[in-house]
Amino acid sequence: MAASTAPPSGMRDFLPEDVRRREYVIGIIKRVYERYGFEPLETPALENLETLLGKYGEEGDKLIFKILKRGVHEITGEADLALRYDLTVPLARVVAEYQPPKLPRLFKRYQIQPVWRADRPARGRFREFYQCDVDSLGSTSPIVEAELCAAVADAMRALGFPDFILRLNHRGLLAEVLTICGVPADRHAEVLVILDKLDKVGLQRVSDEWVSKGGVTAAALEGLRRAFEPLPPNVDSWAKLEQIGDIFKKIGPEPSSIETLRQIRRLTERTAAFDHLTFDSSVARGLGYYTGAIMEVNVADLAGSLGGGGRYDNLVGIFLGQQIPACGFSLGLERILVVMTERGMFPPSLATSPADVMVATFDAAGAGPAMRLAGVMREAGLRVMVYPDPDRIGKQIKYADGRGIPFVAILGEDEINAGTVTVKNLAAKTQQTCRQDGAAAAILEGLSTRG
RNA sequence: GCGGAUGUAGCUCAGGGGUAGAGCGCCUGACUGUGGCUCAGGAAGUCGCGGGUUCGAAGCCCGUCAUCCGCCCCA
Repeated sequence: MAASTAPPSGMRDFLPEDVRRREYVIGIIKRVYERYGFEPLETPALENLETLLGKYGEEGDKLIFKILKRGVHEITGEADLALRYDLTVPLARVVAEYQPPKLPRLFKRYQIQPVWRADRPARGRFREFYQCDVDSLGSTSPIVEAELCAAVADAMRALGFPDFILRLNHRGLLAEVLTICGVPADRHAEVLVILDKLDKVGLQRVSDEWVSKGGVTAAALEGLRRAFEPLPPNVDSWAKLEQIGDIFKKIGPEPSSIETLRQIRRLTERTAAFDHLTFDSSVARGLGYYTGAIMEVNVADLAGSLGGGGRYDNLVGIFLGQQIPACGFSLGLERILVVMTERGMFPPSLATSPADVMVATFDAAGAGPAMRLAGVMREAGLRVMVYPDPDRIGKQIKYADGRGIPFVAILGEDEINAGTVTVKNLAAKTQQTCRQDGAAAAILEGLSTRG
């Protein structure tokens, strides 16, 4: 059998049209993050395996792509390197590795790079995919959370999403709720993983799984169902937070996590995030390293989230020995692209033509003048390609038309002798012969009136 | 990891034991300095791969791989 030319399963080639769409989205996100004072960072595709192991929970470890050691270990299967699984753990490593003045005491960075997971591919899920991360390190202030929410909301709006929701919750609050419901601490992780599916499968199935897989007792289940039942449509989610607070106050002090969530909300009041921010007791997040506020961004027409994040105050400490508080958010580029493509959210100006004008010639004698004319038009700001072969002129025009190139500049013997060029407008089916130094202006004029 | 479907020309797909097909695309010409329309012609497939049944397999049987859709998990 001929070797398959398809890329590896779950990975993709990005053809020119794909790249333009991706760069459009990435450009918008970068510009928004820069406006908030985040700085760019890039890290290697590979990390030492030890750096990654144990940071993502039990499931996470299995999904890490491992790289075999060279030499005899290719037979034993021993691995020492791995493809990065996310951008957060490499960030924590970087922050542990470089201290001031190489990195500031308060470090705000964004990072848009691919990550790899040995997952089963599905719609909107790949084995190689881009994340757009933004994180703040060095402060425990809820201003950090509020600013991240604002930046993410700003980015979403700049991309053209009017309808997303930012769901906010707190790992500390979840732990307290589970505890007063009588779920033992060593069961928390399992119960939370099941809870995370609530908006997809509903309370009944979550309850069933809590009992069958989470080992939740009948007594505990009663409390859990009350704490996590979905809100009726027009109930204010923040009233639910107060409700939970009231329950705690009956039996003791209110957990500090509740006040933290209130503060985050208040701090977003004058930001792009406020109208989108809801409290949702069922947001749990799969990753193991979160310690405080957690959040997710969702739209109605995509099961699963467009992105998520939270506070992880202990992760840097694992590498450094000394705690550095941190909080971040990750937008999933692929999922954003899926939804934007389905909704037709890309501007027409992304239309895929490789050039504004193609220079067509008849024979080798035209090559020099064609190159010279192309150069002049490029200096005028046009995107210009020179058709390289002496094909029939009809074939050349057909090529330009097929590629969506709007103008063809024809340089034949007559034009070369007269110092002119025939500029053909393919869409309008018109053409005019003008002086070569006037061609660029004529084309720019034609482009601007095309809309 | 489990269930279901599909693999035939570059693309979309028909054909269900007896010479490998269509539409679109591509190439050539009618039209040797002008694209979309028309007409005439042309190239192109070890029918996913391996084995079996048969005088004969793209088709039937077994295996295998790949892709897609559900379940599960995540960005």
